[in-house]
Amino acid sequence: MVRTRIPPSPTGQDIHIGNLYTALINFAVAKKNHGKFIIRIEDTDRTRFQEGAEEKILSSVKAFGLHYDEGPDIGGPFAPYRQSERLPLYKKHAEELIEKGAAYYCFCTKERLDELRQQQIKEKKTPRYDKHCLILENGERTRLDSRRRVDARRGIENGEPYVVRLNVPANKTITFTDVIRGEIAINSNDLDDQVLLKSDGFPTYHLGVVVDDHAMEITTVIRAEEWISSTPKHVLLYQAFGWELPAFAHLPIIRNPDKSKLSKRKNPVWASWYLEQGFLPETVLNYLALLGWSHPKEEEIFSLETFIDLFELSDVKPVGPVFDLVKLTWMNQQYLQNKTDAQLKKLIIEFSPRATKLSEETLTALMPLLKSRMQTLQDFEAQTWLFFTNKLPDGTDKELAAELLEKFTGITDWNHAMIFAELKSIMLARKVKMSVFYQLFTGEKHGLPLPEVLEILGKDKTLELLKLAIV
RNA sequence: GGCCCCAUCGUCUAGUGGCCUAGGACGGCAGAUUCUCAUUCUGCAGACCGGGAUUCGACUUCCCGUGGGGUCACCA
Repeated sequence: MVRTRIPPSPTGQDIHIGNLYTALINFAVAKKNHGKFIIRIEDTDRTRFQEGAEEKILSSVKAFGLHYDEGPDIGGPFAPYRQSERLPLYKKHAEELIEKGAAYYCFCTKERLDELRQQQIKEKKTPRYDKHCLILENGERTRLDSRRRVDARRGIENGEPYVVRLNVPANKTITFTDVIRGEIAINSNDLDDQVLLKSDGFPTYHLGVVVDDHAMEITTVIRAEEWISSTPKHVLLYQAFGWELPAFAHLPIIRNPDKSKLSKRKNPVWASWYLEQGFLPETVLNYLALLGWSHPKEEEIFSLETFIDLFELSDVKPVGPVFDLVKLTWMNQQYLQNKTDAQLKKLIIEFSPRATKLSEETLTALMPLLKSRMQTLQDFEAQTWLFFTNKLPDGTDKELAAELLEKFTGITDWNHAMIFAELKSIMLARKVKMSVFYQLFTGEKHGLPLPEVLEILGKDKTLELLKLAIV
């Protein structure tokens, strides 16, 4: 049984679009293999914790249609799915590591650590913990004198703050296979003695993720590329526990146009932002699917089901793609265009409650006009401005308005053909272009087809607007 | 800087030694359709980072550069 997961941290205002991408791939891999997709909240950083973030993340994931099988709000066979509720588990495992000599207690103060780091930076060395507190529980000692070892034991008994660090062995080659990149090897000398358990009793990501992925029987760890460099530490932990390694796949990081990691300074990063802007969830997912992967027949528009069907994790390209809002917009327009009138109407009403101020009939008549002219749902209000106003835009050409009033008054059969005929006659007589009428009615040089719009607006309302514009 | 990952049009990508005169999509430009705009359609411009090696033959394999990215926290 394939089991995948995403471990979001409730530290932002929503799920990051990059994490949504990771979620999509995790979801696809799980579904493709008839497995389970899980959400586990990694709320171990109480200083960055944000109230309400978890709810927001969960609701966003749902809004995009990535239904999870197990999670903090719905439970599951491995509950709880929130790390803050699993603290004893991490402590127990940290102690197990200490017994095995794979980890050790550390009482170093922040001051000493800072000093050490400054010194190393000054010497142009990579900042790294110096194993100052390393004492092996089995009685072996390293370079510590026995007095300090006794102090350490006493410190724990006295309730002094401590952390548990990973005891990285010297000069060992650590290897793991990445589904996307193949074999990756690193020398243990380049690894730091990472803190595993913090002084507040919470685990760091490294301990938490390994313990939980194993406990929750995760088979495939799919996460962003930025985790590659810490994977060897995780491998060390799996080995120390004697656990089987899951499959690893590190997805490319989505980039800003300047190629740096996608950041909120340079790009909209919160998933719900895209929804608020009037992008459809399926558009966003479709667009994301095309980052690092392509349809076998080079198709651009396809459903989530198709994606799941065709997707192969090993086909993902390891190159970090730039997020292109322009292409996303084009894609959204395609999706909107492919909707039926009824579907589009429903989407518009959900997005712009204000639309319900218009009659059902008006709304229905507007759909064919709108369909090819909307890039996002947000365009509805701008395009239909005329239907919500009581007065024409400022700077009206009064003379033109008067002429229109006169001609329109004479129309008995109010329909777009008749309306256009009158517009046409004015255009010929005055030697003006269609754009002057758009200017008059909307303040813009162009918009929804005017004759059709006026027909839908109705003769009474049209004449009323013109009259008001003249006085 | 150390370590790790990566490298095809501006962007997303196809390409797994000969099918490549390097294909598609977005965007750009030009044109057709059209009562504005949009849609739709047609066409044009536009890329294999550099150097070696392997091979009869490299976009495709290997090495070295160069460039970009990631990571070096009691954050994830």
